[in-house]
Amino acid sequence: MATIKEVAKRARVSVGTVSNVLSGGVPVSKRLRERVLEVIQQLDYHPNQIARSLKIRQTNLIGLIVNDTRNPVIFDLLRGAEEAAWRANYMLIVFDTGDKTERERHFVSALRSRRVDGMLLIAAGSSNHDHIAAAEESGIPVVCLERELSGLNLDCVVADASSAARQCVNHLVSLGHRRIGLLDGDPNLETGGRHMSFRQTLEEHNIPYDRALVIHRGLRLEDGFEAGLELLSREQRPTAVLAANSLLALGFLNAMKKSGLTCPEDIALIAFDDPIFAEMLHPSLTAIAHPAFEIGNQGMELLLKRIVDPGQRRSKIVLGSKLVIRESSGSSRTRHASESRP
Amino acid sequence: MATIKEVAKRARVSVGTVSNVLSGGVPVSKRLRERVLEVIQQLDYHPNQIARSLKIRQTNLIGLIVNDTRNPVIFDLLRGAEEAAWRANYMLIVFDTGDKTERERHFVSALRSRRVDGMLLIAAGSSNHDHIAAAEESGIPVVCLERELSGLNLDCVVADASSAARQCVNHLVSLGHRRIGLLDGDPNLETGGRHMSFRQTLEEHNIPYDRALVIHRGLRLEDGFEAGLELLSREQRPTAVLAANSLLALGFLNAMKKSGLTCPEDIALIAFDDPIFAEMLHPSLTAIAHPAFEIGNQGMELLLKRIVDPGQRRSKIVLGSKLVIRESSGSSRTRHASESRP
DNA sequence: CTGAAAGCGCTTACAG
DNA sequence: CTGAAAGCGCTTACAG
Repeated sequence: MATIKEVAKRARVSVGTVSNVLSGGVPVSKRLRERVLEVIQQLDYHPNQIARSLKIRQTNLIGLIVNDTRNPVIFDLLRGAEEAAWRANYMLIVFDTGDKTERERHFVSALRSRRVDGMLLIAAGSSNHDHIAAAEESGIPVVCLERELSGLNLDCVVADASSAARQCVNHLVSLGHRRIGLLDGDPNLETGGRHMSFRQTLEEHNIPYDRALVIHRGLRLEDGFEAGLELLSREQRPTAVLAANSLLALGFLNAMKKSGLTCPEDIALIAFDDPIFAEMLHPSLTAIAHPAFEIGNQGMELLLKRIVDPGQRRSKIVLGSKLVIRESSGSSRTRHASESRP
Repeated sequence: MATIKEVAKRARVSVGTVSNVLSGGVPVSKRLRERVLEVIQQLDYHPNQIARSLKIRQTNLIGLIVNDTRNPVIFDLLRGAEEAAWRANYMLIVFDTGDKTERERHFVSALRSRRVDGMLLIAAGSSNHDHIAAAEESGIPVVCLERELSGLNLDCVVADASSAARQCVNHLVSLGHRRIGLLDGDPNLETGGRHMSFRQTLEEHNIPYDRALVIHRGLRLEDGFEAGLELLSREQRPTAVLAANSLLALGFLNAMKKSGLTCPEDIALIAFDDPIFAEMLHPSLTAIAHPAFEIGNQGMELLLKRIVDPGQRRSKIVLGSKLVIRESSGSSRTRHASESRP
């Protein structure tokens, strides 16, 4: 692989001059520039970005650490991040922690060794975020996506889970539901107050909050299935359920099927994100239109801004969500008998 | 950010010694080693991998270039690749070309500048792969995934599309279909002979191949929709359709809906991959279980092997696929009238 | 075992 | 404009 030295030799100029025609910072006479460019062509020279990074202390690399690529909306987020990165000439190193803190810790450390210019993070569910704090303090900017890390004061961009929860509860209550379940993720992670808002909105409707109808588990399909079976085994099972994401919703649907129940007749269902296939499910999924692309996109923008200006104030961007009503919430049907229970 | 020099100074040893305790290659006395390790702890020292890469000419970075992250199976593939990379201490730089050759060309070039140790590639649809050939010749190994690049003799791992096509056609013919459509991707890409096998299997059943029922377009949902409308407007429309992936299938389902047609009653449908939601669609999707995880996983293994031994023979790995029969192919229903046409 | 030194391929003041 | 040279932070023969 050709080096700048070889290019310089063949073009009969100094390496500095080659560097100057490449970077365009310092002007180079037309004659030399053309000579250099021609040699670069001939040699199919690709400047060694590693050497460059070492020198200028900048890698144009961003680490993107996500918690679960099984969740289809993650891809929208990735695409959003990539789009912003592309425009700024950055590249993405991507990881999936599978929500395991040890893996996250390992990746963050590896990313620090690689001197990425910044990190985008969907934190794994865990109460210990020392490694994130350490990374920040060492000078590498990190912006949190989807989940806010309590106590860390980082840039973050999240969806408005409070508003989302409120919209869901209002919708379900308006359909006559009073026993509403919630399948949520790790309670240690701030997700914009989904749980809190859920509870509060219920109480505004004078519906007592029933702790037994809330299950905090993972966010995978299997978690939805297991939590679903658990919820369905309650003596007073819910007549409607909110699932923190569509994967949980799919899992819950499986649990219902296994229990011989149908949706929405027996139990209505709403998910907190809206993947491409939601409309084609059976029943089609009432869902919150989750702004995953925007979260990735604005997260990256925010990160790039902080890289340029590390001193700027921390910001928290909250993106609106809106309810897309389809069949699974049963809105078009009359409520069935179980609704009229006390 | 601490450097090896600072660590050496504080531990009162040479930088070479620090390097030796880090790498473990050259033995270091227990006394010095412990002193060094302690300082590393204190300083929260993260060895600069950039400098290391420059010196040892190895980045432990792999470029993964995919054609469309909208396709949910891509994520399985990514996870497969990541799993193998993780075990070998490699990291992934990920790109989405959106099937645009200019983007692919740009990324390949950027990746060469970054001196990645190898590339995993789902090629964009295009007949010109000079940039890939150039990368290979310059000494960076690339293995092709999902699509074989004709004329390039690269390592590749693909699903057995021939067998898949054969299984689909056999299944549909056994249900009485004789007018079978195919929604495929770019014809310039070898996908293991899906199209060819489709045609051949039809002919084995003495069913004339009808060029008008085959549409080569992109692989996105929109492509499925548009190609679907086109197909449905044929004077003799098909009674069954094969879609090259589930995104196309979703698009086609949309086209059917828009045309007032239902699946499988009016037209049966099979997709060539099997995403997590296939079972929950309405109708549930008969599909080929596409080994995406394995393709990513074995692709990465193959790449790592070639990195270690650049001289080894090129291999082509073909992974089996098998048909998962659900509702959309209409297997459980009796065929309707249109079937009995000549 | 340990240290001093060269070198990986760039960029960037600094002289001219 | 152009070139010679120092230096980014490591690794690795080479002496001792």
